[in-house]
Amino acid sequence: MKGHETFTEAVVRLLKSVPEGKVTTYGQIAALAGNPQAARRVVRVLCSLSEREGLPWHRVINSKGGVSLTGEGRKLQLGLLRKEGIRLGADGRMNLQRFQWRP
DNA sequence: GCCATGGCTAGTA
DNA sequence: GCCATGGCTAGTA
Repeated sequence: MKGHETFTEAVVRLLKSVPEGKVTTYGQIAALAGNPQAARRVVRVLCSLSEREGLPWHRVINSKGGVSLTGEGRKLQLGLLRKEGIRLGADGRMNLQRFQWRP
Protein backbone atom coordinates (compact mmCIF):
# COMPACT_ATOMS: atom_id res chain seq x y z
CA MET A 1 0.00 0.00 0.00
CA LYS A 2 1.81 3.02 -1.23
CA GLY A 3 1.16 6.63 -0.28
CA HIS A 4 -2.40 7.81 -0.11
CA GLU A 5 -4.31 5.23 -2.10
CA THR A 6 -7.22 3.47 -0.44
CA PHE A 7 -7.35 -0.24 0.22
CA THR A 8 -9.65 -0.72 -2.75
CA GLU A 9 -7.36 1.25 -5.06
CA ALA A 10 -4.38 -0.82 -3.93
CA VAL A 11 -6.29 -4.04 -4.56
CA VAL A 12 -7.19 -2.93 -8.08
CA ARG A 13 -3.62 -1.89 -8.83
CA LEU A 14 -2.20 -5.16 -7.51
CA LEU A 15 -4.70 -7.34 -9.34
CA LYS A 16 -3.90 -5.62 -12.61
CA SER A 17 -0.26 -6.54 -12.22
CA VAL A 18 -0.81 -10.29 -11.95
CA PRO A 19 0.48 -11.59 -15.29
CA GLU A 20 -0.95 -14.25 -17.53
CA GLY A 21 -0.01 -17.73 -16.44
CA LYS A 22 0.25 -16.76 -12.78
CA VAL A 23 -2.25 -16.78 -9.93
CA THR A 24 -2.61 -15.00 -6.64
CA THR A 25 -4.77 -15.59 -3.59
CA TYR A 26 -7.37 -13.43 -1.87
CA GLY A 27 -5.15 -13.32 1.21
CA GLN A 28 -2.00 -12.41 -0.71
CA ILE A 29 -3.67 -9.43 -2.33
CA ALA A 30 -5.17 -8.33 0.98
CA ALA A 31 -1.78 -8.51 2.66
CA LEU A 32 0.01 -6.61 -0.10
CA ALA A 33 -2.73 -3.98 0.01
CA GLY A 34 -1.97 -3.49 3.69
CA ASN A 35 -4.53 -5.59 5.54
CA PRO A 36 -3.84 -9.32 5.85
CA GLN A 37 -7.19 -9.79 7.57
CA ALA A 38 -9.19 -8.45 4.70
CA ALA A 39 -9.27 -11.35 2.25
CA ARG A 40 -13.04 -11.04 2.06
CA ARG A 41 -12.86 -7.41 1.12
CA VAL A 42 -10.81 -8.54 -1.87
CA VAL A 43 -13.74 -10.72 -2.84
CA ARG A 44 -16.00 -7.68 -2.64
CA VAL A 45 -13.71 -5.70 -4.91
CA LEU A 46 -13.62 -8.54 -7.42
CA CYS A 47 -17.39 -8.82 -7.48
CA SER A 48 -18.03 -5.13 -7.88
CA LEU A 49 -15.16 -3.95 -10.07
CA SER A 50 -13.92 -6.86 -12.20
CA GLU A 51 -15.97 -5.90 -15.22
CA ARG A 52 -15.49 -2.18 -15.08
CA GLU A 53 -11.77 -2.30 -14.34
CA GLY A 54 -11.07 -5.35 -16.49
CA LEU A 55 -9.54 -7.24 -13.60
CA PRO A 56 -8.04 -10.70 -14.12
CA TRP A 57 -10.50 -12.15 -11.61
CA HIS A 58 -9.90 -15.70 -12.78
CA ARG A 59 -6.30 -15.53 -11.52
CA VAL A 60 -7.43 -15.22 -7.92
CA ILE A 61 -7.75 -18.48 -6.03
CA ASN A 62 -7.93 -19.54 -2.41
CA SER A 63 -5.03 -20.21 -0.09
CA LYS A 64 -5.28 -23.96 -0.62
CA GLY A 65 -4.60 -23.57 -4.31
CA GLY A 66 -8.19 -24.28 -5.31
CA VAL A 67 -10.93 -22.43 -7.15
CA SER A 68 -13.57 -21.14 -4.76
CA LEU A 69 -16.36 -20.38 -7.21
CA THR A 70 -19.18 -22.82 -7.75
CA GLY A 71 -21.40 -23.65 -10.71
CA GLU A 72 -21.00 -21.82 -14.01
CA GLY A 73 -18.51 -19.35 -12.63
CA ARG A 74 -16.24 -22.19 -11.64
CA LYS A 75 -16.34 -23.71 -15.11
CA LEU A 76 -15.55 -20.38 -16.67
CA GLN A 77 -12.64 -19.76 -14.32
CA LEU A 78 -11.16 -23.21 -14.89
CA GLY A 79 -11.44 -22.71 -18.65
CA LEU A 80 -9.67 -19.34 -18.52
CA LEU A 81 -6.89 -20.70 -16.30
CA ARG A 82 -6.46 -23.65 -18.59
CA LYS A 83 -5.92 -21.38 -21.55
CA GLU A 84 -3.04 -19.88 -19.59
CA GLY A 85 -1.54 -23.27 -18.95
CA ILE A 86 -2.81 -23.72 -15.44
CA ARG A 87 -4.87 -26.70 -14.41
CA LEU A 88 -5.85 -28.38 -11.20
CA GLY A 89 -4.65 -31.75 -10.00
CA ALA A 90 -6.94 -34.63 -9.05
CA ASP A 91 -7.28 -33.11 -5.60
CA GLY A 92 -8.75 -29.93 -7.07
CA ARG A 93 -5.66 -27.89 -6.30
CA MET A 94 -2.85 -26.44 -8.30
CA ASN A 95 0.84 -26.24 -7.51
CA LEU A 96 1.18 -22.88 -5.81
CA GLN A 97 4.95 -23.17 -5.65
CA ARG A 98 4.95 -23.16 -9.40
CA PHE A 99 2.08 -20.88 -10.35
CA GLN A 100 1.79 -18.28 -7.60
CA TRP A 101 2.68 -14.73 -8.59
CA ARG A 102 5.64 -13.27 -6.69
CA PRO A 103 5.74 -9.50 -6.93
C1' DG B 1 -27.81 -13.81 7.45
C1' DC B 2 -24.88 -14.67 3.71
C1' DC B 3 -20.27 -15.42 1.39
C1' DA B 4 -15.47 -16.33 -4.61
C1' DT B 5 -11.51 -16.39 2.94
C1' DG B 6 -8.19 -18.21 6.06
C1' DG B 7 -5.93 -20.17 9.93
C1' DC B 8 -6.01 -23.25 13.72
C1' DT B 9 -7.74 -27.24 16.40
C1' DA B 10 -9.84 -31.64 17.43
C1' DG B 11 -10.37 -36.12 16.24
C1' DT B 12 -10.77 -39.97 12.81
C1' DA B 13 -8.42 -43.64 9.90
C1' DG C 1 -15.19 -28.05 11.88
C1' DC C 2 -15.11 -23.73 14.18
C1' DC C 3 -14.73 -18.91 14.39
C1' DA C 4 -12.82 -14.13 13.35
C1' DT C 5 -13.52 -11.29 9.56
C1' DG C 6 -16.05 -7.32 6.52
C1' DG C 7 -19.41 -5.59 3.85
C1' DC C 8 -23.82 -6.16 1.42
C1' DT C 9 -28.70 -7.54 0.94
C1' DA C 10 -33.19 -9.35 1.62
C1' DG C 11 -36.90 -8.78 4.15
C1' DT C 12 -39.24 -7.62 8.56
C1' DA C 13 -41.33 -3.79 11.55
